[in-house]
Amino acid sequence: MPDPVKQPLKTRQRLLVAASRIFAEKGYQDATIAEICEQAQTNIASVNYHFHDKENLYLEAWRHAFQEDLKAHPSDDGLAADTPAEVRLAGRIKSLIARIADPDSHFFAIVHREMAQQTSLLQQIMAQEINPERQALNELIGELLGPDATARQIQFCHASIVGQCFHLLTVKHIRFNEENRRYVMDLKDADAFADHVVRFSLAGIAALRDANKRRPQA
Amino acid sequence: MPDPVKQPLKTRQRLLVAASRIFAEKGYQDATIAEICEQAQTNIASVNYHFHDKENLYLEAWRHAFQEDLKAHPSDDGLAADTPAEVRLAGRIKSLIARIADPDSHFFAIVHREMAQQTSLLQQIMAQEINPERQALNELIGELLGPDATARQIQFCHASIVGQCFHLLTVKHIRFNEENRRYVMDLKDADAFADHVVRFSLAGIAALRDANKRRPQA
DNA sequence: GTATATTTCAAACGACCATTTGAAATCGTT
DNA sequence: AACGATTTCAAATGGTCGTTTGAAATATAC
Repeated sequence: MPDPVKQPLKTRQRLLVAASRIFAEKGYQDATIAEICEQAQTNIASVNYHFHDKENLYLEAWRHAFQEDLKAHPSDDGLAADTPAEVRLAGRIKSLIARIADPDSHFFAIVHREMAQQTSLLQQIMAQEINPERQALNELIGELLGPDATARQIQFCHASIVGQCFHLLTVKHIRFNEENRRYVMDLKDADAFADHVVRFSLAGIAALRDANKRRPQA
Repeated sequence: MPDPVKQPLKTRQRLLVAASRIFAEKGYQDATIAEICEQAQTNIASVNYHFHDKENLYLEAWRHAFQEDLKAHPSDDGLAADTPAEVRLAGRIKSLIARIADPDSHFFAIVHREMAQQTSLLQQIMAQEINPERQALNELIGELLGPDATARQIQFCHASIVGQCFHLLTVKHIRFNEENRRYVMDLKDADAFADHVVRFSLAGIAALRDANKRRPQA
């Protein structure tokens, strides 16, 4: 029996790692099996052997990324129920941003790409996987908005928060240079940005709640 | 001389229209020349004849979309300088969201896709084209944040606002169905959402400004 | 140690698609 | 009407890339 310690990683595993990285980087079409296999240091035929075809490798890589990301950045569901809603919202936002900003986390990069696609390979699965998180966030928002909140207000606030977080994905790769100044949203800034999003969003929600109180059913 | 009225649209023009639509829908790789030409009701060779190759057609279609979108939704730069900053910000946000939400506006759909790409065909041109808008928005934000605002605060608020707006792009195509309820951000809601983004963002900015006043150079 | 199953690999295959070609059709001008 | 220029088109070409194949290598079991 070969020493399982000496062998760094099984081929199947190496393929998953390489695939999730490259699919996140280039998208389904632009990523070539040749490139993935080169990164994984294996032959192109191994994709067929271990995953049947490219599409299946894509799905498995996406699942793999989902699990790895959660392992690296567990969502802070462990908070006591009596924790103030503001704190719980902050926890959720920070966890989300951590998973988005970490260059080694690929799940949301793939999700982001898929969401832009009209006909997406992952759409049904994605909805199932992400809905619980969405639901929880919506309940928190409803709690913060108060009893007069309408469903649409909750929906809009959700979009506001998630939109801010996801924007990191698009901004990660971009470098604007105006004259000699550079606009760089560095990844080290992710934490600071998360704090900002928390404050910004809590203020936005509070304003809506106050307006509701002044004239309910707005 | 043929009656230019009877002839609906020149081939070159039809190609631009079809291309910007399909490129926005599927991205550069997934869009095939065959499909574009079918939509434009012309032969595939006409792409070579009118645009040399696919990449050039892509660039021209993108430019075309930019102009068309601005024609349909002029950015409200015409506001008097003494208009309150809040109103000017609202104008900018609404114009941006209109261009993003309109299903016949394709410029930002293409931009969005390109931003997600690590190595992008449009990156340099895009920066030039978009920087002015970014600059103007940043100045408005700085004005609203007050004299104690740091560059980073402005940067973060910019990201918050643009992030909210761009989120519409990803949400346009998505249909979540939990049980039998559907989560649909309909395009008719775009206006309402724009109003929401304005209120939400003004509240966020105001909160930061007040905090700065309380303890400057935070 | 031998046999069976699993995994790897180089090479070939085939589909898809951007691009080219050269001829036909159409247009613009005189 | 006739000529040259522009535009269209069907078909061919060539490259990329996902997939397959069958044999070699390696691991596993007896």
